[in-house]
Amino acid sequence: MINKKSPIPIYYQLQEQIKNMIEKGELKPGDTISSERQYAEKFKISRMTIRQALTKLVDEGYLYRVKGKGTFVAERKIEQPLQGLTSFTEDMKSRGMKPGSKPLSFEVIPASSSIANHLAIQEYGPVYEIKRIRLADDVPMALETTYISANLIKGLTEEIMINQSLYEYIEDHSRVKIDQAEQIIESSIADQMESQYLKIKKGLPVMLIQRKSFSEDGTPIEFVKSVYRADRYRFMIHMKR
Amino acid sequence: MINKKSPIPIYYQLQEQIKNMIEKGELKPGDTISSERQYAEKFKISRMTIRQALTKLVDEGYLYRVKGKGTFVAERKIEQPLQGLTSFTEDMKSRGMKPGSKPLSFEVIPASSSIANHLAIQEYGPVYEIKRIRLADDVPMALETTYISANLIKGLTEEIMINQSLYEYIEDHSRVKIDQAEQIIESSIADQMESQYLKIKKGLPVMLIQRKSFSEDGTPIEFVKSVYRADRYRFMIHMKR
DNA sequence: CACATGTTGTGGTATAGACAACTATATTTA
DNA sequence: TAAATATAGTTGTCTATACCACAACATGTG
Repeated sequence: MINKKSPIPIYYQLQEQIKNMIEKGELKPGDTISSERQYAEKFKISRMTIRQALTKLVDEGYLYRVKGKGTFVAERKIEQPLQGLTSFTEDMKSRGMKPGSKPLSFEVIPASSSIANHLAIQEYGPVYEIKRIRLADDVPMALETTYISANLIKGLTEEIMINQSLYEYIEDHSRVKIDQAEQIIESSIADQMESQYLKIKKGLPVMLIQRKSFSEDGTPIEFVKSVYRADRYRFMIHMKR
Repeated sequence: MINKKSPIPIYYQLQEQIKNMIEKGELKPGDTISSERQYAEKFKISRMTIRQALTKLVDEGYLYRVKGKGTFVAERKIEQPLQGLTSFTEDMKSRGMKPGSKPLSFEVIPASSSIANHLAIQEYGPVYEIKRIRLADDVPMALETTYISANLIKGLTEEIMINQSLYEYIEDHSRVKIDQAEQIIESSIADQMESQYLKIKKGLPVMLIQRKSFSEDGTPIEFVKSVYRADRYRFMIHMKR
């Protein structure tokens, strides 16, 4: 279970093991975990080292301690990636609607100066340009255009876009983790093309949403422009802390 | 400096002292703080106890450590209250505009069922209803109506509203700390009254923003309905982690 | 029976010391 | 001079121990 000779710190090994058990559901919210002294005994490790592992998990919200009683598994964190800035898919699910996506185009194009600027890459550098219609219960909800640097995320294909969450693909196939995002929301009026795709009348108000997502080190990962029909969509945000 | 006989834990005393020095500016970003052994020597405290204090501050983002070099004061956390959900005043300042406010009405009224529901109070319970025009560079930007339970925050007057930030007043005059918020943003069309106050043509698109703010324990504190003119306002959000 | 009192087990705080890993600087060596 | 080596100082990890405060349960006492 614990390898004392490993270069990986003991407290870290234990910490990850417990975290995994929680995430796999082997430990459920409300469960009591072994006491610090029991862990120390079981693994022949000093209690202070055990505490180092547990303290980290308490700080991260996986566990909570009660003096005199024990240490317990906390309620699962509902914390979505990006606290409240959910993907379209998750967003629609949480509203009780069936999310869908209809691809319009998938290309690798040279970055315009604006796109290059947003993604912090060289002008004319290769970027994926992905256009999609987003559906909720099969009704068009938004027109979405995504830009991602092709040098950063390689091997993206149209099929992946259809079958998998883009965020998942990025986290699985590269070392980057999307960690923060900037959004700009504004009201506008549907133009010819937009009204056509969204099946609304030209001139009706739409919500224009621009999202830029960044990795932990501040590198821009994706730049998304969406046009939502304002008559059917409300943008909801929940922010904590 | 450190009182070993105090019932307040030593690590906590040190932790708060360093935090204060950072917040007062006595320690500036980039500064090296004393090494762990120096603190231990100075206060005649075990190094492990010093580490307990510093580790907490590192986790909270006040400090960062570099192995072999020392422990440093981190860049100030730009973290606004509610990470990116700033008040109108702060919002406008950050856009380089002069924020202003023109009071329209200030009353204590019985809560309608909708308001009572939002604030989790009894129907017909007393609530402040505060209507204001929000100005940016003296140009009307939004029409804002705020509801706050009069039982929760007492002694609010119209003058306070004009001269002071509402958030500041609440945090100074009660034990509640605004900790999270829910916002709903939608597009709509200006009605007669709205167009009049905002000095735009009736029928032009506006952004309707509802904000509900909560304290740490989940009690709703305020409920705000704002109507922003869409031609001059863009809603920006920055979310971390 | 009801109440006080121990006893045991839990997390919370604190100590003193050890060695590892890393950085920077000074010193020695080729 | 340039490169290797030692040295001192830093944070990182870990141990073994001690005592405190709190919770739960058993036990004794009135």
